[in-house]
Parts: sequence; structure tokens; C-alpha cells
Amino acid sequence: MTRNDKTDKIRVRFAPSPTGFIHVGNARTALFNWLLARQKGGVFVLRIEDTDLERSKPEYERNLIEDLRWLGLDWDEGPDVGGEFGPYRQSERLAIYHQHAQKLLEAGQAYYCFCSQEELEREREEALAKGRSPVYSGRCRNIPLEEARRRLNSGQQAAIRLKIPEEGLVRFSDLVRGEVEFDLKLIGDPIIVRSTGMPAYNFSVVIDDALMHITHVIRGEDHISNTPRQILLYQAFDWPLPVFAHLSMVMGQDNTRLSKRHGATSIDQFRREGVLPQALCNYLAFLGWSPPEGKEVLTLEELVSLFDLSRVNRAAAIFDYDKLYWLNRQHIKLLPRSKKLELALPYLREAGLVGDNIGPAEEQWLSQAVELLLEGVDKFSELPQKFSLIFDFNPEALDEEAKVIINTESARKVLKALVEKTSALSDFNYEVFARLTGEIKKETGIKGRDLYHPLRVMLTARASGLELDKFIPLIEEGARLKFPRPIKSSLERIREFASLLGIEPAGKPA
RNA sequence: GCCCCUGUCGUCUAGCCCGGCCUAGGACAUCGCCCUUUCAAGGCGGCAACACGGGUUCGAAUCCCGUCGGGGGCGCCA
Repeated sequence: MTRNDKTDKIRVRFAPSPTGFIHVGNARTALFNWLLARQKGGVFVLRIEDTDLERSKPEYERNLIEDLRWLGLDWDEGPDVGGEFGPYRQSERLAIYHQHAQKLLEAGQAYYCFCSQEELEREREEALAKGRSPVYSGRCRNIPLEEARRRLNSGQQAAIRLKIPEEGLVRFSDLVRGEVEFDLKLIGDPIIVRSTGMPAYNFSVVIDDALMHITHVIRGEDHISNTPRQILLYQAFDWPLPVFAHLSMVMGQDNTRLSKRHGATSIDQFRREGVLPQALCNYLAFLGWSPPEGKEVLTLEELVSLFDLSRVNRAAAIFDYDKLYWLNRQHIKLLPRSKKLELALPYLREAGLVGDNIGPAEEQWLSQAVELLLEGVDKFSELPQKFSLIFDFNPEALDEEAKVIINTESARKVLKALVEKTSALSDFNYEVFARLTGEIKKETGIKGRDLYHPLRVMLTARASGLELDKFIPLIEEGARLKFPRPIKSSLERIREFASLLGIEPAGKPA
């Protein structure tokens, strides 16, 4: 019995536990659900699975919602937006679970289990040691409901277990994996309600998915072995089965489960780094999926129209930062200039390069600078570092490469010539620079790298950076503007560098 | 240990279901060249894979069996 006849709207859900920051694996699951819903005009439900009271925290729920929204996902039903099948927080659905558990109890499909956790643990270990599957013995299976209730009333604690067939096969057709089957002999009666009265995961998901009319359960592969237990529950209630799709895991570079030591793994971290949400979604979508045509840089809208669950790969994927950052660069390029500035500003502020109030001229200049310096940047957090090319000028702290460049005879000649030619100047711009370098070239015969390289070092105190025809106009204008850290003009730089090197313009002794 | 899933370049993958079009395609990374006053970007090109062993077949990356590797699960966690 499947619910998914063509007339029904597709209803999918993302059901995270608020136990920490949302990581890329979960985000990918959320994205796939969302993509399918949006493509098919279906409904995307957000449900919070907070029945683990020890680990769940309200602020995690807020973070989670914030992260999902930042990614660009939205939901039609959820704890913050409501919906006709609410509440959408499991902690607020306890009465529903209780009621359904009672139903199973009355129908003889479930029973109270009085075994202590210590006993169970011991049996489990014994089974494992003997190489058997640790299946619950079924000791409490035949305690009559009346007797169980009496014991409960006298103060004993009990969990509730689902009574499942002792043998047989549970088979289901997974949308990404095909036919999957499990042997019931290897599955014990699962606990559906803990002795604390809280529902167990396998129980609450099924109740919620069924009551919320979820048609497609798309989740991580780590849930695949829960699926038979859940199917048994659907059957106990005589509910139609949803379609299942189990996504492979996302791994770290060393092919182990992605964790902190692999670098950034939470959505929140990527946001802070200055990775664009559309780039992250683009990358996440390519973890296990690929479009029929080769195009790889895709917007969210394109992902929505191209996505296809049947093209999802079955093998686990390793998270590749290089490719993510490459995609991010591509998406950054697509941004309009004003957006680039807007996104860059917080990073520049944090680095103390700009203040809170920016004048129009400064803003204009910054926009230009961001445009130029963003070239080849993986993520926005790298921008302040790039800006130091303009804001920091330290001829005393040259790196090895720069030192090598200026420590040749011809370099000395070039530098001395520039110092002399600029010594009387009070105005400078790129045209002047071009004219002077032309003269130097003619007078000394030095050209190409040998000419420009030393000049670059003199003006930037670095061996590499922006092209000088872009750099000089930028610092000349920047030097006239107001920034917390003033920008040195070309002439200031040349003179500072010269005095450090002990180059004095002829006819003008110290 | 048992169960389930999985195995194409270093990485993400196309191809696999419906054997020949595969001398296995693309992208990232890497290497080289070009462009360029440097770097980057861009352009061009190179290196690089069907885990292994058996079948089936005229023919196998594609079908079957086995081995090995990887992952997940075996909770009163989700």
C-alpha cells in the first residue's frame, strides 16, 4: 500500500534534532528534500525532533532555522510558520504519541517491558560476544496488559515495545538504492516509548510522518536499518507507506565521517568564512547528484528545475573544499558590484580597515577596490588580507622574494632613477608613472620584468599584487580619502623606501 | 561478530538498469604552455580511473559468482 498516487501532492520533510550546529551532511539532506518539493510544487515541512531532552536546546533550534534560511531554503509548515498538521516540535506532540502507543497496547501489538537497562545491556554484550545479533529476548512479551498495568500502578517502571513478527522478510523499494530487504530474525522488538514516557525515535518519526502525510522520506543512509522497524509500525497502524530514499554519507578527506578535525563542517562556519549560500547549495547538490548536461555552476533556481532523485549516486562522497571554493569564486563573479561591497564590508570593518560611517567618496572607492581585489579570492574572509596590499606598506619587512628582486645592480639603478625623477614632484598619478618609467627605460636600457619588478617592490613592499596600472590609481585616490588607517600615496612610499635604502636624489644631500 | 549499503582518474562524477557508439567523457586539484611588468584570472594542452579474480558472451565498466576494500547499523541517541 503506497500513498503516492499521482493525485496527491508530494509532501517531504526535514527533521533535524536541535543538538548542535547543522552540518553539511544534514544540510544536503534538507536541500534535496526542498529541491524535490519546489520542483514538484509540493510541500516542504520542517519538524524539530527534540525528544532527547538531554541534548536538545532551544538556541540550537534558532541556529538551525537561521542556517536553513541563510542557505535559501524555506518551508511551508514548521514550528515558526505553523501549518495544519502541527505542532511541529516533537516535544509538543507527546500526547499524540501517548495516545497512539495506548492504541497499540490495547490492540495487543505492543507491550510493556519491565527489563532493566542493566539486564538488557548484559544480554546485549553476551550476544555480541557469541557472535549473535543482539536481539531482545522477548521476555516481557507475554505479560498480560492487566498485570502490566498493575505493576505500573505499584510504581514499577516500564518501556513499551512493539511486537514484531518473529520471522519473515521486510522488503522495500528505495528510490536511490532499489530493492532492500531485512531479515526479521535479526530485529528485536523495538522500544517505542521509553520508561520515562518519552517516545523513542523510531516511533515518533513514524507517527509524525504518517500524521503529517509525508509522501517521500528522504534522509541519510544511516537510517536505512531503521526503516524495517518503521515499516512494521506503519503496518501495525495499517497506514500507507511513504516512498523511501536514502542518501549516502558525506565523508572527510580521509574517508571517515566528517568531523571538526576536517575543518569547517557546519553551515554556520561557511557563512562566517564568507562562502555564498548559493555556492554552498550548488556544491552540496553535487555531492551525490549531477545534472544530465555538464553545466556545473548553477543557481538555486536551476537546481530546482534540474534536480532528479533518480540520478542520485549511491556511493558515499568525500567533501572537497577545493571544489567548493572554486564554485564560490564562480558565484562571486556573478554578483553585482554593489552586492560584492555589501558582503565585503563586515569583513573590512572587523579588520579595522573601515569605520561605521563611510562617506560617499570612500564608498565609491571601496567598491572599486573590492571589485579589483576580489579576483581570485576563495571566500570573503580572505579579503582583509588582500586589502593589506593597499593599507599596509612595510619596506622594513620585505619577504625574501622582494629582497632578491631589489638586490641587483640593475634594480638599484631603476630605483635610484625613480627617486630622482620624483624628488621634485608634488603630484603623482599613473600617467606620470608611465612617462617616468618610459624615460628610465630609455636612459638605462632596462625593460620588462627587470624594470617593473623593482618598481612594484618599491611601491608595494611586496613581490606580487594588483597590476600597477590598477594599483597606482587606487592608492592615489585612496590617499586622499578618510580611513581609520590612512593610505600612503605613491610619493610617500617612494620617499620612505628611498631613505631606508639610503638612496638620495642627486643634488639634494641629506 | 552479525546485518545492510557501497566500490569508475587524487576528489566529485558521466556511462551501468536496456552489453558493442568507451581508444571510458566532464569538472576540481595538479603539471606544462600561451597571454601578461609579477601573482591571480583567462585560454590551450598533458598526467590520471572501470578494486581484484573467475565466469556468461563473438564482444563486459556495463550481466552472474566470489574475494578484498570503504561506510553505516546492531541503544530506553536521533
